[in-house]
Amino acid sequence: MRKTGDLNLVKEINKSIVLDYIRHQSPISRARIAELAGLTKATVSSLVNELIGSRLVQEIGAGASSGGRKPMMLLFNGTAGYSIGVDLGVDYILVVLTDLSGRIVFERRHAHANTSVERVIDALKAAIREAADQAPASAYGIIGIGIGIPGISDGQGRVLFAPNLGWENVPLGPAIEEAFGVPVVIDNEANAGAVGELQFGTGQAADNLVYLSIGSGIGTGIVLNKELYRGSSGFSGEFGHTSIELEGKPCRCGNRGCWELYASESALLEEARKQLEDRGLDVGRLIRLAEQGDEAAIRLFERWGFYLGIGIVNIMNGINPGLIVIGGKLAEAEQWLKAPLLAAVERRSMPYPRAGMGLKFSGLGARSTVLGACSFAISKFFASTKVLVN
Amino acid sequence: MRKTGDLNLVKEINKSIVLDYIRHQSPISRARIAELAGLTKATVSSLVNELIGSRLVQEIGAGASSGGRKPMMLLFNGTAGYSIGVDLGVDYILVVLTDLSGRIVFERRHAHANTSVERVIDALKAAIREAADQAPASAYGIIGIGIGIPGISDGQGRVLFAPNLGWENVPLGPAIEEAFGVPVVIDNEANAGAVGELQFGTGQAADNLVYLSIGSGIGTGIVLNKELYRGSSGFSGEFGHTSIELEGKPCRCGNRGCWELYASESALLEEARKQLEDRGLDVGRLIRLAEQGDEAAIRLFERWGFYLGIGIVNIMNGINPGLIVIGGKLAEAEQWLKAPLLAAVERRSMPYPRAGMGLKFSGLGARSTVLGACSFAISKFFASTKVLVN
DNA sequence: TAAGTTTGTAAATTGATTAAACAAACTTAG
DNA sequence: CTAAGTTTGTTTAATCAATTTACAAACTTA
Repeated sequence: MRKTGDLNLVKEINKSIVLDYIRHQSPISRARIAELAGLTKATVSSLVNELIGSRLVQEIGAGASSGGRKPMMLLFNGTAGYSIGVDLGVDYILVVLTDLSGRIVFERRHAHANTSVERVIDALKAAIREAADQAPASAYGIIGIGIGIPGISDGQGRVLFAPNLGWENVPLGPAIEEAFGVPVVIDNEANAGAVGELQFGTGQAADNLVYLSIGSGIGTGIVLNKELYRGSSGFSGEFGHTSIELEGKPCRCGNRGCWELYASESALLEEARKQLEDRGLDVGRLIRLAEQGDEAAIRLFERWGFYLGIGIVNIMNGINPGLIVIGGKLAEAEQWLKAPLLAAVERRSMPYPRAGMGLKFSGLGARSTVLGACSFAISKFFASTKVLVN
Repeated sequence: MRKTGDLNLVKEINKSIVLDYIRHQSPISRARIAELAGLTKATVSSLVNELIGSRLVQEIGAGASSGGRKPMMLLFNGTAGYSIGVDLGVDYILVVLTDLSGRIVFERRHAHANTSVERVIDALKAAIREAADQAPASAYGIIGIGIGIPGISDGQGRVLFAPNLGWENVPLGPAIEEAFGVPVVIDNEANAGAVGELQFGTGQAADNLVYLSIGSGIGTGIVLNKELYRGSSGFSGEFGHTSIELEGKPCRCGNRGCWELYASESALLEEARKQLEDRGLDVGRLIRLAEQGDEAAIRLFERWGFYLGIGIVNIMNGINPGLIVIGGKLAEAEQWLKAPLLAAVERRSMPYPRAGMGLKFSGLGARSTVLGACSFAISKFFASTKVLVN
């Protein structure tokens, strides 16, 4: 049964248009919204007044006149509610509390040992509880919780498969939902990162973007037409497991020559530890070596940039997103990676689509995923007609 | 200025829901539509009567009763208008005339020499004129023309770049539009093929599909959420130019080891001609050799299937469409390709997403592109509110 | 000070959906 | 063969969000 049209739908559409203008172009007046949106002043006035009634919008006083009555300026009331975002890593839990504008109010990173599913869920609950307790009093309170996981989930909050956690078929969403009594959204960590960059980071102007989460593997989050693309089986896309070497190294996924075997952080470190004969080497140390002018370290970054470039060209040619955002710990090494990466891309991509393409390092750094998780919760809050109808 | 909600929008939405039921589930009664769509009987009745008024729907008499008054069955009137689809190849022009249901009424394949842009456009006009003259009298006449081209176009009907035709910046759409006075849609041949399969072929049940057009190169058309994905610069995606061999053969696109250098028809023929020492060899001949049990020919197909499989696994892992449709001349070789292809896919893909994936050879064969082109024209006709409002 | 602008609200109108009622057409149980 | 119940499709009145038109208030500018 497809969604049919009725007066409620009309109002919902228009109210969300009006709210979007106030969210993204504030301070703004009723008259200006009417002009921009193509609605009449009367309609906008009525909808704005309802939004004020539901505490999502505030009047902040008169603005400058342009030759007539002064406009009453409107502001989105970000503090009408709070959202909790969680980035569940293999050995850490990063939690933030944000208001409805995505402004971070509280942030905490916990270590976790991943001894059992129950322990992790308990740790998650404690971390979420701590964040929730920091939320100031507000009209709607905690409106939802978003969680980014290193694995895949179905649409109902169940973690289907998270190899690096050793999880299979864990009903994480329902567990958290039951504990806190608010809607919970679970999605892949790279998907969350992509949405984080779209809403609050480097990708705010983009329609289509691919977010690369580079760590022990390479995860990809794909946003098309401003919407997260989740793929047909919830398994939205893993460019990390596309082969760039026909008969390359075998990968645990069954394929050979997967991109992440060459361009992930783990791949870099493995090679670096071998070459530099240092078994405890990490990326920070490698960066310091490069800064000191160590030739071998610099060559390693150059090689890594090259491998990254290969896969990025494949993504550019394959789905031509307007923007590719490189995220994760990698952003720290931007200085050493950028030049060889751009060189590889330049050398191997077609001039035409490249011209319209952006390639940027994440501005949100390690926060892309948590902020994306918050955005899931906030979007769900606004989508649940609760606020927008009546 | 975003599209706002008003009464027209509501009606447009509901009318198109009703029309879709009649198009895809006919014969169907008003009462049944109301039940399925979640609209009231009164609303459906009113909308259906307007659709009958605009000649898009017909009553075909009473159906079987289920214990009450007999329902009046409704049928989509496919012959209320006709659409022309064109597949412009490097050396041929394939034209079809279809009714609004996509039923082919007339079809003709012409050869063309590609001596100059003007000559080709003249040949196109003549071919279209011939098809248009075959259209029976109807309520709306020729409602539009769709053209699939071996290149990329902007949204305004301009051919930006078609290397194999030697075209750059040709205003094909406006030229045809001026000559025939109906809307013209131009898009890439693989994009058209993808839409053809979605609307009339193997992909009718799919939400997401990738269509592979395998010829001298490999073109890909991507459909996501039932909509053609056009990419950020109109350059919607060319998986043919993703590298599957890091330091493989150089490609004219600037990259190395592009998939189409291994898995295109040209790549097969090049290798086959070398191995079999037959410079005039074509695919038909190779198939016949394989049918006669020629070991070398069979091995060539096996190798080709393997290369195809590599790229298909990359697409599966990269964007996880629900369905991949293999199209073009290739379908003829299905018998020899299928086994090695499936073996490669089976061996190298992850069990989880593979389970939900379909991999099929085109049912429309060489007609995917023309029918997709027709579908462009038909969709544009229905989208132009002309029919749906008032 | 008067004229013109701009903002935001109010009142009347429009039009599509819905809910409720109903007539017509049909099946089925007795 | 009749009466009761079902199903279909239309009619009528009510609802409600947007629009159109009008207008008062607040402001700038000549």
